[in-house]
Amino acid sequence: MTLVSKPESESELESRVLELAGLTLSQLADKIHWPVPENLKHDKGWIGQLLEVHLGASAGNLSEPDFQNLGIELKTIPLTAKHRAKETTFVCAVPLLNNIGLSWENSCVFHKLSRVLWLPVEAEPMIPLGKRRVGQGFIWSPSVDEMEDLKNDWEEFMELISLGQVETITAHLGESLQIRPKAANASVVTTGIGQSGMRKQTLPRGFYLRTSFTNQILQSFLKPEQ
DNA sequence: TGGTGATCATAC
DNA sequence: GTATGATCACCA
Repeated sequence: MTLVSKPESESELESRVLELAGLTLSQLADKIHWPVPENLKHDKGWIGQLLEVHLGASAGNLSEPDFQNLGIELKTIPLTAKHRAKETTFVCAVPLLNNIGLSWENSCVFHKLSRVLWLPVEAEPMIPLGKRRVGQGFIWSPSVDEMEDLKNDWEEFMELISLGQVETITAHLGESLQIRPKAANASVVTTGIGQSGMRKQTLPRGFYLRTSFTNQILQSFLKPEQ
């Protein structure tokens, strides 16, 4: 398997991203001798990991950006036939404990989204996995407005959680962000804050970007306003 | 058919 | 269990 070195600059990373545009997942898998699964049912992270290898991402499963030296996080965007985001984007786990006084600027959402390499990939079920093509990726940071929307949602969520209201949060809440379960299954538990302020076992949850939010990012990339 | 709640693989 | 990577699957 060919080892791809880590990119030393954003421009080097961007040039690698351009080389991936238009290639199929089979082409990329063949290059590093990875088998292509029939579907993603049991390999949900396969595309993300495939692209990490090809771009020289280095963090593995550490709590670090994919490109540590550049401070850039890699996120794939599954695309519908209309080139819209098909799925929400997982950001990070929701801190359910010890979150008193946690500021937006110190939050995992802020850090994860400060600089992101978005890499669109065809995701129509009709297209066999190996024939799906990688789109044109781009490096992004939140605009002032986007940052404000994210912050507002995050602060609303964290207030509810610190008040022991985590069980009342559904995925309907939030404009740009949402909170949904993030666990192997519904029986997994972690420690959170209960209604009385005492610790209580509850389902682990994660912050996700709504598809409406990632679609706006895609649009602003396709139609940059001057 | 899209969005919400549930789930899958793997390393440690 | 928590971190990484996400998509599945059902129901309104």
